[in-house]
Amino acid sequence: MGRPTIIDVAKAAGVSKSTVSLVLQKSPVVSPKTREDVQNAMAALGYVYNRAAANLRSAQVGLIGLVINDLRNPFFTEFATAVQMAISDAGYATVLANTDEDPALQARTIAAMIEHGVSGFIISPAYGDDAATFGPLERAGIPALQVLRKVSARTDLFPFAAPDYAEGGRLAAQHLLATGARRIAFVGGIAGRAVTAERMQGYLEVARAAGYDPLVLSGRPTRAFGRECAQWFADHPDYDAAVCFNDLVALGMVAGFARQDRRIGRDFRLVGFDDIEDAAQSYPALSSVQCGIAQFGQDMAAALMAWLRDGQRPAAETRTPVQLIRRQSSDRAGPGG
Amino acid sequence: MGRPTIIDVAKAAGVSKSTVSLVLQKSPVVSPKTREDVQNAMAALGYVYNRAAANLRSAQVGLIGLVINDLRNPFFTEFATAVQMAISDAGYATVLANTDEDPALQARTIAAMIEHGVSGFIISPAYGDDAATFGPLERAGIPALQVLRKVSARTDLFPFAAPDYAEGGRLAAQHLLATGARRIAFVGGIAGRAVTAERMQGYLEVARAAGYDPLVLSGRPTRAFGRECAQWFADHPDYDAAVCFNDLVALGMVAGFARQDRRIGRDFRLVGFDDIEDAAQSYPALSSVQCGIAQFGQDMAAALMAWLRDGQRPAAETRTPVQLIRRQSSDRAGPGG
DNA sequence: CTGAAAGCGCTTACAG
DNA sequence: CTGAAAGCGCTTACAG
Repeated sequence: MGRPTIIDVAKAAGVSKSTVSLVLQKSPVVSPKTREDVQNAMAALGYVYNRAAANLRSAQVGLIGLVINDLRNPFFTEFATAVQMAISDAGYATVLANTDEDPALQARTIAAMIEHGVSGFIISPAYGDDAATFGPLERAGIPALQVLRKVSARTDLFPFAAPDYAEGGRLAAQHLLATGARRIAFVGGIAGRAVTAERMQGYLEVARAAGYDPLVLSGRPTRAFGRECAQWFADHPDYDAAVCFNDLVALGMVAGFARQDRRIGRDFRLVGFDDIEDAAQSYPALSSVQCGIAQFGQDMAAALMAWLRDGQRPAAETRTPVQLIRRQSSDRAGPGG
Repeated sequence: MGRPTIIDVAKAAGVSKSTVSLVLQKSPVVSPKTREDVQNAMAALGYVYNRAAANLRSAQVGLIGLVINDLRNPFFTEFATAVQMAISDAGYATVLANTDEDPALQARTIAAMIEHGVSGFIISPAYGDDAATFGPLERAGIPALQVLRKVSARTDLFPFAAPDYAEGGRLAAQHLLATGARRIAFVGGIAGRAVTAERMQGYLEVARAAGYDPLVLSGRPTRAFGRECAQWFADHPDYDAAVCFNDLVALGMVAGFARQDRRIGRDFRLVGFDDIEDAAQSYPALSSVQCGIAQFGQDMAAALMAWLRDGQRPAAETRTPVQLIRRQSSDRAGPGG
């Protein structure tokens, strides 16, 4: 006969289904005795609340969609877990999905969430076909934040927030210059993407001001790419420093340099980006641009909650401050110094 | 007036709501002209399908709950993404949640998913109060797999599957012995947990057979703990090898050793566990016990699908094969050799 | 091929 | 404090 319903519970407890519903909602209006009878009946029957049915009548589902382009990257993992916890504290449930940088999968995922009645979205989008993703969101009129990457230009509809990448890149490049680097490269990041451009921008300014042509090694934001690049630098000793697109690339370079004679920190200075947990744990410890990603996640959750509850749509574009964390990898004295 | 419903669409298209429903279900019975009228009306009104309402009548929700104890650990991240993709290919949607090793959060998360009508679960559980988590699952009668960790003893209800950790530990310890290690330690893993015991077991056998007391440095499965332990080994040069609880600990040790005179691979041999992506990228590259976690994730997804669709409950306990991957960290010749 | 009616499991006024 | 009725947005037989 399938799962028991409130009608079954009502029969077993000898009350009406309205009364069962009131017990379910913890209404103070039900007498303790009745409440207990109903609860016993529910336990005896193995009653399971059907939230979909309840929501049908009473609007709000209390579900937030959290859609992430690459959950295997620790930067995004940390962001996602921070958001999820903040949302949980606010009394909402999170539906988390990884789109693996696939815009088609992202569009399918979001369409499914919309149909399931998700109340709001926080999206770190994959690059690619944005109409397939943001079109349905616009039509459904569901509040959605795009974070970390701006893919839809309609920030009036989909407010955008991200750390101030450009400032981070500037801090990194200037720091390397100040500690005596003569020739700096920029390593990693897919060419043509906004995030890459922003993180690179400060470096380009510094290189131009120093009077040499910038050198950019574009590539995937992975350890593997960083390792490859370390090999390249072995053959180009005129470079003595690099700003990396992210910490994964930088950590790959650390691993790659470990097999060469040149030592990171002493002979070659390196700054990463994101300040993921591993940055402080590597040897030499990696200097990095800290984006305060956990705090950023909490802020995004709070912003979406305010939008949902009080109708306060966030500003079209928000940039949050970043900070350079200096560690051994960019320290003239080098490891142990 | 809130979101348009099929009634609004029906009015706009000049048909009955049944016809709209048939169009929604792509029924071949509707004439092309009518279908087009209805679709135009839906587009004009910005109609959004309400899946919750549909499911109310027609049972299956097509949602799988994927509940993970620590999504920040790359081993679990890789597992989760593999499962999610396999489930997506099977035409189901995944609801992914991170419980951050908190059994209370896990219980709340799963209860919420049950109420939302999730059809089945794959759970890598947090240690702790299992009644709060598995009680509601049992009452609801929803198929649920526990994977990677056995927390509920009721494997008849909640089939358990994991890589053969004990065999992996044995392979690692025997490999170190065979390559000439004289005194081996076991590093990392919380004491008292089943996974720790299993991964340690082979090591204990080898140590006993070699005639020395086993040395176990228990601790959190993190890079930070591995780094600490590297310091300890600096003061205890009689040890020349270690099996680590997982790759994070081992990579922490690699970083810790990098600042000492002793070299991993040459003076000290190291084997990790899980073979996460970073293992191959570190320097020296890390030997590790490969659990084939992506394949394992696909298998778990397939097992749950078979259970849901054909009622085939998996065996109470499944162990999947593991494999030792030999790299520089346990190679006598050492890095570069 | 299309329409009128009942029902999915709840909640929500409204009586009593 | 409790019950009878209507309704949430769909699907599902069943007529026509």
